[in-house]
Amino acid sequence: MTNQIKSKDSQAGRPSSPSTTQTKRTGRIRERNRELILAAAEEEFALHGFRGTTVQGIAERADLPKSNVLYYFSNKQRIYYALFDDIMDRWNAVLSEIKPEDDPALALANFIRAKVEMSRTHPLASRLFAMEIIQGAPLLKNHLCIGMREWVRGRSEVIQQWIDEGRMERVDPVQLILLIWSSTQHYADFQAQILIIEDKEAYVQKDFDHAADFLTTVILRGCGLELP
Amino acid sequence: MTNQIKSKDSQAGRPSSPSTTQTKRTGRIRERNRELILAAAEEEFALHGFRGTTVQGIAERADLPKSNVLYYFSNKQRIYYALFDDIMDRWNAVLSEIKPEDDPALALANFIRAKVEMSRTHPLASRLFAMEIIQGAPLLKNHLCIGMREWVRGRSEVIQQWIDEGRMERVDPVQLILLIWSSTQHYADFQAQILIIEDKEAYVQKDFDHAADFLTTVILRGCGLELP
DNA sequence: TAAAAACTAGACTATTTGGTCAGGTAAATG
DNA sequence: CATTTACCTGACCAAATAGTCTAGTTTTTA
Repeated sequence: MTNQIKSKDSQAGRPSSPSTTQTKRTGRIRERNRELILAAAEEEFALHGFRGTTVQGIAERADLPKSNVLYYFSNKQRIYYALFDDIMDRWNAVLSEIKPEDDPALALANFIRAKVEMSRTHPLASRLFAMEIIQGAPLLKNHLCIGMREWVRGRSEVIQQWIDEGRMERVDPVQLILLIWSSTQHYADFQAQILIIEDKEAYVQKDFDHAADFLTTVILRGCGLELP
Repeated sequence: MTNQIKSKDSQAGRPSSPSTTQTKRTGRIRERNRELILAAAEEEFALHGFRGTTVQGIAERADLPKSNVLYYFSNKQRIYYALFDDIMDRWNAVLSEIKPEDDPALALANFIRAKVEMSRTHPLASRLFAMEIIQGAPLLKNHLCIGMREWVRGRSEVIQQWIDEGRMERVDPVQLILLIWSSTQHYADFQAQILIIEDKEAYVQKDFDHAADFLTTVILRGCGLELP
């Protein structure tokens, strides 16, 4: 229940790790099973939250005996943490830098597209993250969000600079980031609701394109911007 | 696990209800305890989801013995349903009508304000709702969302009419509703994250005003609208 | 190929879970 | 004031839970 998160029960967890990271032949089984378990866990946690998820449920979805799951991850929390490690890695990879000399319209448009794309490719991760935050981020408060504060500050400074240079309308940069955040994330998180509203069975690629187009248009125009 | 939802274990649940709704003196205790339990349950469910919440936990938060909780609500699902009954009632009360002859800018601004206000006054309800949807709305799919489909269709028809009359930019009305929805809801649902980003302990009234102002400005301008 | 390391998995345990029940007390009512 | 009705609650139960342990099987390595 503390703030340690890089515990990585992963690469070299239980077994007496032989010297360094030797992923030659050893650990192939390990790798495969870890993937299986994490994939199953992602679904279970996104479906039932941390407390509502059972190790048994994860095991069944991964088609492994429970004891085997607990052989790879010594307890439920470790699985949860490992998931967020992966998610944050992916996250950091996607959140590209923006620089003061960039074109504001292009930069924001790219950001919106990247986030919508993320909703498309990793909806479970998005929901998992959302659930954790809604529940007050009891497990990740320190670790996860402090990094995010820095991240938001960095971007909003750039945006503020654009504003000061008269390259876009005067809007609160932090609010703008939150707006992009929430509106893009929504397609993953509230999928169930959107599908029902639009009377569909599942999303198709076109839906995401349409959403990204809409958001880009409205938000850019809302900031007094236009795509070149 | 079916689609019944108006089960209302409430007003006259277990005890052989005497004739009609006689809330003279009888049922005062009942009323009070129901409120206690529902308030506690709202917090527990919003914190842990349906499966993660325990009746014991609700009981403790309500400061009642578990058996007493189960005296008023015969099981966990009933409590959950009762909560959503209340939420949907409130919801329906807030979602005011919009008419083709209204001013688009004013109507949308009012809508945004009403939704931000809802995030302020009923954050737990918002989170509860969000969790249910994220998890795929297993319990409410039919009931809750079909009504919502009608609601969205009604509004989007009006918006479309505004567009056809050239009173605002051509934007997808359904997407617009989703945008307003997500961006306003976000303040309640992701409170934990926002507070950390903004380095605050709690929201104050000004924060909501500021958010509402921002969203109104950007979204209206994004639709080519201006407040009169 | 033999010893060591990594993996598999059933049996087991202590605790927690949702929910019942029976025997009570307090409150309304005739 | 008596009796019916509403309310309260501890004791109880079967099922599920997180996690351990041990005994075995496969894989790697020397």
